Amino acid sequence: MARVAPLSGFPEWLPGGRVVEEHVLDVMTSTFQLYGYAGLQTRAVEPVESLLSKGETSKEIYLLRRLQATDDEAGESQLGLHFDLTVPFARYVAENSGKLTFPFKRYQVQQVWRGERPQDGRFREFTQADIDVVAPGELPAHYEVEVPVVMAAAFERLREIGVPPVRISVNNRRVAQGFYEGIGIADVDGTLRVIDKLDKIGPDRVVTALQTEVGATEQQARACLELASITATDASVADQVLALGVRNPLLEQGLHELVALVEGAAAQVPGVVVADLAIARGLDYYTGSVYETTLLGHENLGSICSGGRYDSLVDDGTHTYPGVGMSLGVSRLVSRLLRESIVRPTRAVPTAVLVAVVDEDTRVRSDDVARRLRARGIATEVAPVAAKFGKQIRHADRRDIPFVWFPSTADEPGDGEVKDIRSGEQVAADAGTWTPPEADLRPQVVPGG
RNA sequence: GUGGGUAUAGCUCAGCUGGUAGAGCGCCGCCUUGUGGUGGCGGAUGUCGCGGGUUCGAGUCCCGUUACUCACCCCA
Repeated sequence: MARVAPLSGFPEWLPGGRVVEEHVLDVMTSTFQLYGYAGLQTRAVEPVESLLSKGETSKEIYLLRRLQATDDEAGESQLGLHFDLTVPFARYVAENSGKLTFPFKRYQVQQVWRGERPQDGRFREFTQADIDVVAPGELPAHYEVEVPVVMAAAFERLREIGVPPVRISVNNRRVAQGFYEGIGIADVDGTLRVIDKLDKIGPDRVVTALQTEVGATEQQARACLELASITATDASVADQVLALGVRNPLLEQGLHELVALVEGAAAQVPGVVVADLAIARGLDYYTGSVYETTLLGHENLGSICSGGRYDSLVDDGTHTYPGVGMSLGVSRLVSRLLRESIVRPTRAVPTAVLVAVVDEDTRVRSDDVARRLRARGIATEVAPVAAKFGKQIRHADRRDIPFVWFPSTADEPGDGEVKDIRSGEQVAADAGTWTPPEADLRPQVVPGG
């Protein structure tokens, strides 16, 4: 018996897991559409130069190579699988800028690949659900509010199936950069990298690391720490920062944007968006707002939905296009939902009705009942073998199929009887009119337990 | 890429200081001759991850290897 091992980092769900994933995807895409985002897909590959162009990407890229490749192809540009949906989108916008209308809002749900070491909730192949808004020249600031609001709205809908609430932590690159410059620290990126570890290594080691790795004085290090410890859900975030006594034009612009963000979000989705000046992840390539999302009670999962603003997301040669976006790690979220049974599907198969077969000679009667149910949108399958009815019922029970239909025999009138195998209730029914309750029509996703 | 842990039935795991493999769940059959779930009785299943070594004898000890997994790095 050959043993097939799973490939680490390449998740594959069982049918019931896929029901959950499909539900999440449906909630996300329908929410995106409600806010006017257009659906888009891009190819799986980009030239490696293109993947490497945005920022000094340290992402592990999977390269694409033909098995029969010859040496003459060595000069051709190497293709790599995309590691997010933002870079391909930027390339797509540059390529189609003449045919698109702006501001352009799009959602994109696709697999992405990263050659990193897999772990719980971290994969090498996973699905992202991404939204972005881009515009040439200037991007109105309110889109920096809209993007996290859209995501928050989608998460709100997921609460119905038992997904815990989320917190979207936000910060602004200009605040950190302006502050650091204001106190005389030159290595902004290095400082951010250290600050990002605050919750992991603690304040003391952060102060030490800032001195050894960034060359900050102890006083500068302590100031950075004070900045990073600020959180707020309203305009008081600006007061707290200014109370530290640092003044810098970039800092003030960033604070202005940050206040607009938390106040704007609070008005639309109260209690979700929190300014947290310790959020540093991603700040090295974003230029304005940054977002990070944690599932409450599952902080160890890391951020399930992140993003931010780029000033020059796209450059088509004549214009630069600032953009802002966020990406949900669908696989990360779904893996946690399944692993901890936070949600469960009511069944793993679409089937609402199993039509029993009396014997193989009369299977056509069962097929006929099934056909008439399907014609009215009721997912129906016919029993695989004409086993004893007890076995056929068990077949349905094992699959959580709620109804079994017993067809009438040739000398009986009508279509037979349909039994709700949960209650045992069985009634005569007409395949042309009988309909299961709405909740039984298709698999549902419900809180687990 | 760096460091730790684990690897036994379909699943979860037990197997003490070496003596030729077990439980629970699940699965199959019967009790139940055409309507399941509970109950009773019975049954099948493993190259003990792979390779080598020590030994009369290795699931058990040693070495190697692969896979999985956790942490770091980084991130959805």
